[in-house]
Amino acid sequence: MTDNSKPTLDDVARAAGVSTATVSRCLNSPDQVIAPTRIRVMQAVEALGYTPDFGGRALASRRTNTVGAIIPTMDNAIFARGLQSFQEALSRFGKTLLVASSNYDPAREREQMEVLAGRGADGLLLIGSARPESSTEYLRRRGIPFVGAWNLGGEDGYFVGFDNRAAAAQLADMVIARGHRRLAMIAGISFMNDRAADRTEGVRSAAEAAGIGRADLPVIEAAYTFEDGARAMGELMAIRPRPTVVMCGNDVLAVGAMQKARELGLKVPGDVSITGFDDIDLAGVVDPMLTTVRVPHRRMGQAAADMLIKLIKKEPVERRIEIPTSIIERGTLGPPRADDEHSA
Amino acid sequence: MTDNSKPTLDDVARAAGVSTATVSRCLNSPDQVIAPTRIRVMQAVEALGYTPDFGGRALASRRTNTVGAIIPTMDNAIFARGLQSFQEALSRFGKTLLVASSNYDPAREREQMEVLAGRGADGLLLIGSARPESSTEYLRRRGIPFVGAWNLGGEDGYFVGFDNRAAAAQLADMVIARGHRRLAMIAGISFMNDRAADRTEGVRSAAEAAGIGRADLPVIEAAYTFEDGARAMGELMAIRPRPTVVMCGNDVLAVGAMQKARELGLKVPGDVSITGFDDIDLAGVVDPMLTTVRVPHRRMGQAAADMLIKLIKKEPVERRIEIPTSIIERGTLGPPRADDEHSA
DNA sequence: AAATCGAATGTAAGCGCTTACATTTTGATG
DNA sequence: CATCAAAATGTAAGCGCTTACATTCGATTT
Repeated sequence: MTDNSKPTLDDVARAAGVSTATVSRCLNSPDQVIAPTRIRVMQAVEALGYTPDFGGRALASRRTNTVGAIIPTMDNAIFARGLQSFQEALSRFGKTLLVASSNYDPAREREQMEVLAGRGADGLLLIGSARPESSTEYLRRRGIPFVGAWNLGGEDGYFVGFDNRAAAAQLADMVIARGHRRLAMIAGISFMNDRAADRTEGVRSAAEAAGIGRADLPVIEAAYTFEDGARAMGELMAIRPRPTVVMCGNDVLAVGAMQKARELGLKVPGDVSITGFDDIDLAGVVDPMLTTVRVPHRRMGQAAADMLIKLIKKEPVERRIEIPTSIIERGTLGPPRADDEHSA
Repeated sequence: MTDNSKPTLDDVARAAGVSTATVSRCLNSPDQVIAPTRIRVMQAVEALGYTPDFGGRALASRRTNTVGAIIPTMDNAIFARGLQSFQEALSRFGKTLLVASSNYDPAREREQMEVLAGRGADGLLLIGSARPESSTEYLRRRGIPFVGAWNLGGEDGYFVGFDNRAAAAQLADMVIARGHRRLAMIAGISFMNDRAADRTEGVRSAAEAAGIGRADLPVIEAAYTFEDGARAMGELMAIRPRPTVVMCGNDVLAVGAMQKARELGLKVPGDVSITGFDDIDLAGVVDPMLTTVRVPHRRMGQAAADMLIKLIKKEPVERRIEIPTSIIERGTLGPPRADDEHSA
């Protein structure tokens, strides 16, 4: 009852009066064992509270049925959501997911790669494609397949994601079509974050195409928190002439900006319009509701799992799957104020 | 360069011209190895892209430096936050955290216990104390220490948390002091969730103490989503006479309720007051800001890590650490409407 | 009843690593 | 320079498991 140490296969075998091989078979391919024996073994397992040791199993079988994911942060609802479906899809294939976070730091991402590799991950889910060559080289050397998600990557590698640049540009086009000429942007930190960089680029290119000068598109980078969004908004609203719309790198920043606008006594969208990106739950909760870009996280997680599984099985896969995004028009985007419109 | 399979200790040893023992020592206690040798070994490690195999290591050393956490869901910001600091605190002790989720299902929680035990977790963080005896018995049998967080548990076991009941009661007292007599509650699903149950109980007892009848405290249980909160709010607002305040089991439900109120054309707190619980970021973002109970997640995560580490080291520990909560008064709680007040 | 064969079970060799113990090397000392 | 303890390194025995191969056992066929 209170043996201090955990039972092993041997203990079970002894208790059931069979060999360890038979116990192992009961656990892994029960139909190879005749019923009476199997029952005896299972009772022993139950009685001893035996759980197979993963390490031993992995070592002997050279399989782990584990895949890893390294995400920048757990703090962002969008990753949580996508990961959830990734996880669900994986478990349908009997795979376990190990999650690690990099905190947007490439060195830490690399560390986590090693940890997950050491734990026997058969494949890895990574976010985006901005990372040192040495990191991907490491994975390749160890023969660990990986897929990038949340964007579409470069020439090589496997990706399930969407075109951040195009989606941002499309939203910017709509903003401009509403009559805005003095835009501003609160972007995510672009260092080693291709999603943030692409979104900024998208807005910039749309602005440029519309003949809007660099000076009429101030961009401030901010960490993905309400506070930083609010702070950036403060700076932007101090600019004269004031931007008529603030496009944000994601919804969290946008909500921070809305908060700041309220604080400053600016009506949204009356005095200033705001847009987000991601369409997390939050976007539907604020008042007015946020105009944003919807990213189908669940579908992305699912597709990423399928792709990774195929890669692990060495089945043929297409190199990149593009998930379509859509613009969700809600309350925070309006036309510029009449006096603003003509002062442009 | 492109050997198909991952390098082992043996490969490194051969490459460096030393024994496996020396390589192992280089990795685990470098100061036992003289500098020139160590450098040679490290170069080989680097050149081969070697990462130690966790399974082998765990097997041989009978240590994993891993602790596990089983949380109900990753989808709730509050757990994410607490876990983050738990993780940080652990890594200061060189421990790795493995996270699993139970989806509020005791059977699944038990499964995950076995998975984590199989992976060699030295200790476990669990949420709350409501679970079948057989689950805790399993852990005890295997000698895996565990601490419950987010509440204070029963007679035995180790806990780091707060008194959900008392905190809820305190908030209810304040609500009643403001003049409300017709309360309502949107509670979390109480099945196998002591936090939800305790919060409901707290409100009930405060109401009872104030002489408020059961009929003047309708309670609807709802899953922790905006939608379910909104749905419950819809039902509560159909009651006549209408409750003047809706106390919610957490902030997510409260925000859902606020959304619904807006939809119904009810002013908060003018027509109906709303309170939350947890004080997640969201609470400061809605308009008006949410009156809620602040739970110091970070401190709790930290304290839980300390306790678990001590338990693992078999150092003496106090059985329960209570983390104080506080009430955050913001905009969603006002007095009842004048006409309501006198109709009670 | 002997021969045959497939199903059930057992035997034992590792999987990659750590570590107690044995051996060699080093450098200080007489 | 021989001596010897301490430091550095090597040897080899497992850790708990899977699995190829060997063995045993019954049932079926002749």
